[in-house]
Amino acid sequence: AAVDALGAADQRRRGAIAEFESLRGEQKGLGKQVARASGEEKATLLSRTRQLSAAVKEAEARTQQTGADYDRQLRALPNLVADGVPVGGEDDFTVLETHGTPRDFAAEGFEPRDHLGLGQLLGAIDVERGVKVSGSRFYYLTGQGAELELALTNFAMASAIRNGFTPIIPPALVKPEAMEGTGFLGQAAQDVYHLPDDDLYLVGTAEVPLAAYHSEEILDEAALPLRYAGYSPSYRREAGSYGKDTRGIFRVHWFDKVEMFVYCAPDDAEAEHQRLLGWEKEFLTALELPFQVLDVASGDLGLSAARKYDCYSWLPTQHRYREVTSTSNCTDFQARRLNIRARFPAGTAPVATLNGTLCAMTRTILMLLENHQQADGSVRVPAALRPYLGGREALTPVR
RNA sequence: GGAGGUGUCGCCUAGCCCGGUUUAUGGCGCCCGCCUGCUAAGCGGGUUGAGGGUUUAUCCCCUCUCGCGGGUUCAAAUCCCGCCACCUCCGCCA
Repeated sequence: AAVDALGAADQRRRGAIAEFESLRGEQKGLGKQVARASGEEKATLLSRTRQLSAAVKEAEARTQQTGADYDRQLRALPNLVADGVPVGGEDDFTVLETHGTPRDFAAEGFEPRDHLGLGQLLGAIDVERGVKVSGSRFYYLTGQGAELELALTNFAMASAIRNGFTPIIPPALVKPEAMEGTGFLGQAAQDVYHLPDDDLYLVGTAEVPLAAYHSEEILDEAALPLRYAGYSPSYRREAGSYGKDTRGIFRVHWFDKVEMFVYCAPDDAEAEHQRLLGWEKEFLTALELPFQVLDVASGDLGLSAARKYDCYSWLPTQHRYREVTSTSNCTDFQARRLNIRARFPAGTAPVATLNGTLCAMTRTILMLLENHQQADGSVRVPAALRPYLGGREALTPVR
């Protein structure tokens, strides 16, 4: 029904444009005659152009009205779900792959501590003072915790650069157009921080400034795919998640993240999505975390994604897999809204945009702590991360 | 935050005071051709971008486009208002 209404709105819009163009053409022609004419002839012409002017204004108003109408209806529609996506809600995902094996702590003879307990032992996470200073769902990373985030950041960025990404440090405050264009002011709007005095939004992910980076641009097809790795803070109000994941730093109002973002030809989007997933898997494997790959169900895709793969890592103290990364193929949904096109042989057309988490700091940190903990409360550093921690093989308790 | 200035088709630039033969001037660059042992120079032509129509190989037609958005007017690059960006100076500041 919405699509039919959209078609009708498009017809009205096109009709109004055609009428306006024809009237305007006539007016321009007469205008030239007026400029040349004089005396009585000029007076006659002027009276005609006066009438025409009113008609042109009316037609122009109708063009704007029908155009805005069409645009509003179009933007309310979510992206089309890709073929093969499992149908259903949040719990109807399909598990595509399982990598690694969760540790058997019982066999090792000790009860695993949760990430908050480990964080306190290591002097790495200070939630109490986070709450004191900023409120619930805020934290300080201290000492080895801060070092760990810096190491993860550098490791993630180095990996991305090696894979051909251009590193970017983008602004974390953006104008409404950037937020709207990426699809975050729709059903996700209640989860977004807004600064009313300046009409700026705090981004929930670097996806926003990275997508808006090329807004209103026409890209060179030969330059595609354009791959960017953005490092930025992410701010989320987490409205409607009261009482959910309240312990530790699993669900917080702010965290830092290295995000991959790609602009590519629409025909290449599906293959690129697999590549993004591949880099995510590679990263989690390098961190020696057991994880699963989920094909997210249609009802859980959000406004902009046509398909979404989540990676869920094993969280020992919860005895289940929890989300650590997510990659979405947004096809041309964001590109249309942000007016990002490329010159293709068949003409200029919107590109496809895709995004994928490379490393969300807080969740990665808590996964590392829980999965690599030792009986004495120390935490083994996976080999791939050691170069970024001065060669250290373990984080050790400070008390 | 305050005062002043600037914004023109890749780059530079004329036009704005005084609205209409402006289809936005000229130069540079770029493209095509001529000339020429080769190259350069010289000569001739082309060159804002976007959307749509028609063809779909080219061509052709229409609309929009002088930072953005309004307004005045029969008619706006040109007059008026608002906004944005940049520059200079002052203030403040990691």
